Amino acid sequence: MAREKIEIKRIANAPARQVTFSKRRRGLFKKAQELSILCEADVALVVFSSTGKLYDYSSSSMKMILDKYSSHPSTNQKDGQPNLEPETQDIRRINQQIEEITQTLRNMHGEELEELSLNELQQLEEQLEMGLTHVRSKKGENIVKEINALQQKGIRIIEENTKLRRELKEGYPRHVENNDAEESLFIEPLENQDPQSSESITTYAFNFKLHKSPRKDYEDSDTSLQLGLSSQSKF
Amino acid sequence: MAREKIEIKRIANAPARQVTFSKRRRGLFKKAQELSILCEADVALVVFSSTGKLYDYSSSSMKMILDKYSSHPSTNQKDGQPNLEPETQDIRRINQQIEEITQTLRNMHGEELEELSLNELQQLEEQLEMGLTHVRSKKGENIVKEINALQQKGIRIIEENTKLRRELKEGYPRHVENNDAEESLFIEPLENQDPQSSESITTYAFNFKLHKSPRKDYEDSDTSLQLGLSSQSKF
DNA sequence: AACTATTTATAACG
DNA sequence: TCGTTATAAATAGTT
Repeated sequence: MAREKIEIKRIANAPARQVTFSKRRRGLFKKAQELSILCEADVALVVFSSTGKLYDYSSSSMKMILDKYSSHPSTNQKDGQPNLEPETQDIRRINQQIEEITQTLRNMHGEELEELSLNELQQLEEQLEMGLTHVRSKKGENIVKEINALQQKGIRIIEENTKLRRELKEGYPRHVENNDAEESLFIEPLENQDPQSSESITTYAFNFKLHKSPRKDYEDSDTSLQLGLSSQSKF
Repeated sequence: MAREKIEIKRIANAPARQVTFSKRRRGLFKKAQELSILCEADVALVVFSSTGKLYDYSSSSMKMILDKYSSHPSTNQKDGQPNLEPETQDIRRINQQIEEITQTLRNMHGEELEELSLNELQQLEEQLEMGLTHVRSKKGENIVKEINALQQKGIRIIEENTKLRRELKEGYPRHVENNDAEESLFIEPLENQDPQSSESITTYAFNFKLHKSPRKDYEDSDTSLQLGLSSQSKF
């Protein structure tokens, strides 16, 4: 009801969805209150946002209304059904939801596409492209972060090495030689990498290794340099 | 909101109050449903008319939402609620499943990627790429099929036109001239189009038009040639 | 969060 | 209750 008519279906864009949720939620609660006042109705309204946040309104006491609801004759049974417990209906509906959503997921994995029309395939393709763009963008950001973190770590351990070497030299001046460890851990700065063009980063990032000089590590160092990228997949 | 602005207070006139109740109730339920669909919110709405009649709506299952409501931290009942029936547990677990799968779906749409690790993003990207490859492949197949079907249709109507023209000529030989309709509906054969490289087909396929010669159609032909591509989206 | 062009909801009436 | 219509309200897109 505004600049443009919209179709009533899930709003794909998350921030836009959040904005619409706020606006329409306010509208809905206002209407609920008006109905209860104008017509002396008892109204209970419960809304959970997709993030799980709870919003509720009741014209009198929520508990009172909900008790009245659950003890209302028509909620107790659909008269004709002897064996269908109230939960059976719920479970059936929920199963259907799972079925639908699973089907969508399969389609996005490129499976079971036979049922889809050409237009549906076209829309699916566009969704996948958009998702891919976002994922690559986010991956690019994270790669930059991860590399920067590794750089910091490298710098810290070099400083520590230098310090240890100095202490060692002071303690046992005869046994210590000069060496060239400093340059081996430096990495090119990557601060302003463009996340959109991160596809080319991929291979680089996952083959990424620090080329340490083959000198023996100081095993008792209290700074442990973890190579490779952190966190395991949940998929 | 209408012919005249009204004050939000109990409508004194009983029949008028009943009418308003009906109208506004419908509006409220519609808005509740729209909110749930547009914003993926869980909505439960219970209304008792002043005469005690019950009206209710819930976006999923009323029991589910009300359970979720009464177990929500902010509704804080003192007692630890030992009333968790076994089926409530089931429903809760299923809800969690739906939540997880929905989250995956959102991620595939490129939303809410903040939580994902670099490895997860990488896997997501690969899944999307694979899905996209399959979808494009299937789309390519379908486009070829659709075009072939259109070709057949075109050939059929040309044959019919030829036949009609011949009949017309025999019936009214003086009014019929030669014309060149035959070549106007032919399309290049596309049988062996490579589905993998179908991206480039997209634009072509959706701009696809038969370039009919601007001659007046025979309106009473019993073969109707439908131009454009069939099927509406369900998305 | 404010603005505004539109769409929707609806109060009064038939 | 149902349909119509003039007007109030809600709101989608934009800044």
